[in-house]
Amino acid sequence: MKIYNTLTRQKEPFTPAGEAYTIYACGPTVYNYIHIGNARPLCVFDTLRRYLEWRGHKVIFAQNFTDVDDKIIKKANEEGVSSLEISERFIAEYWADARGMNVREATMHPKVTESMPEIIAMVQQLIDNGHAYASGGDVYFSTSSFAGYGKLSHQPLEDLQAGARIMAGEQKREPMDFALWKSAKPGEPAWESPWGQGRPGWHIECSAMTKHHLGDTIDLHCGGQDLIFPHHENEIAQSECCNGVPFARYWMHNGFINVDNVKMSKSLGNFFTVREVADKFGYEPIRFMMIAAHYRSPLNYSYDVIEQAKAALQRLYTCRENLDFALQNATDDGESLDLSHYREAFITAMDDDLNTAGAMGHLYDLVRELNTHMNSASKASLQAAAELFDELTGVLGLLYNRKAAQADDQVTALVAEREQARRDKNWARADEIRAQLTAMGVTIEDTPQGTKVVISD
RNA sequence: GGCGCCAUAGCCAAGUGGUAAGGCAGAGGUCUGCAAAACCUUUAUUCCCCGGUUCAAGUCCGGGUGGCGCCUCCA
Repeated sequence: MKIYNTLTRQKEPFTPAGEAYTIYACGPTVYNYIHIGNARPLCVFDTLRRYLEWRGHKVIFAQNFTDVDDKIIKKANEEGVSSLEISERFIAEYWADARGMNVREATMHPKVTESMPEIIAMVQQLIDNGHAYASGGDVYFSTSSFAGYGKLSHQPLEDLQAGARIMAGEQKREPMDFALWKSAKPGEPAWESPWGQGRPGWHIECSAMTKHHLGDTIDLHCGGQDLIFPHHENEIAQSECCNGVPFARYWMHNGFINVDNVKMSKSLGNFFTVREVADKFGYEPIRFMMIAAHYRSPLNYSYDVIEQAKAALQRLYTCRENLDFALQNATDDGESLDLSHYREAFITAMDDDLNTAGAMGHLYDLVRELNTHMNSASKASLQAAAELFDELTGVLGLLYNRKAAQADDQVTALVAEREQARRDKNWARADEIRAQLTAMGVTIEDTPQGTKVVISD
């Protein structure tokens, strides 16, 4: 497949250097529920991973939890609890949301608190080879020591410097230098280091975890566009100065979620957590929304968009249900369907920089063809269709809430009684039973092939 | 100021220079006791505007207009 590489600003063939794709995604800082902006990279890169694996590749996927951070400390102080309690709470909440959106667990989820030896070793290495300096209990990276600084954001160091300044309490030499290690302040979690008690700066954790878990050069590093500078730029600087080899071969960055065409942010108050959206609309429409547009485009969140996602999803569910229903009556001598071109088209779209929106278009083309031939196709064709349908929706991570519930005796009896009432043209009784079943969460549809029963919870 | 992105129907959205996918919503029809679902037809002579290149441009080039992002914590 081809992906758009932020480093080169063009689409490039995406191949692994070794046997498996090594991928690192920047994970959340766990100080609160994740918001729908966080959900986008989760869904997008989970889809990338599913796709690569579906195509037969091995993928080693690492995603960190930032569990040492100013915002966590602030929250902990507000609540009068430990930072650890905050981070553990919101890691648990993260899992609830991730599961809800059908985002698979990564191969590993390293945490900062569990990576201190690697982080300290890396900082020490950078000091030893002249790219970092200790200063008053802090350690800073010297940006001017790295000629490649700015290559990801495509900005020369001088231009980046425009807005930079040295904040009070910082001990750095140059405005663009950034902290690798911060000396401990009272009331903050701290770890022992060669430079005294302290904690890591934000950027070093990703470099250290990547090196430790995936190696010196990884295939792909991904995250949101706002991480390009300074976070990813700094990761490159740290890792390449430490390891002496390129850090990541490819970089992918997803676009933002906007609200009223403006980037979602806390300061503007146009902020939605995954949890609150899921409570209103369910988790699955969120995932659908995330992959219904190309991952690099901005995506405007609104009531209409999420409602449309729900309705679009329903078409997929109905098709899949009808497939199961049709299979009950299908015979061997029905029409045979050739569906291979849908798979090919789907792959072509996904191969083109993860064009999930285009791929979805082909999925819906498949839906139309299946709907058209639902009652005339052979059993073998329908079985193959169901398999293909499940494969493609599975790659996109959709339709995971589908439950093939079986009708219990009570439902079966009611359906049978209603059938008899219909034969007797006792419409009042038939409708009464249908209402009763609806109240039980059982949907009844009369078709020429019999009564279709759908059980939801 | 530096570096970028975006503009396709009422809404969402794809689109490799070759004659506008798909979804949602709407209208008409078929089927149907009703309902639901599905199917068929229909909804952009046109892709923000103006030039240019080309046999051919939504797609390439130039210039506008409008919107947004990064350069400071941020997915």
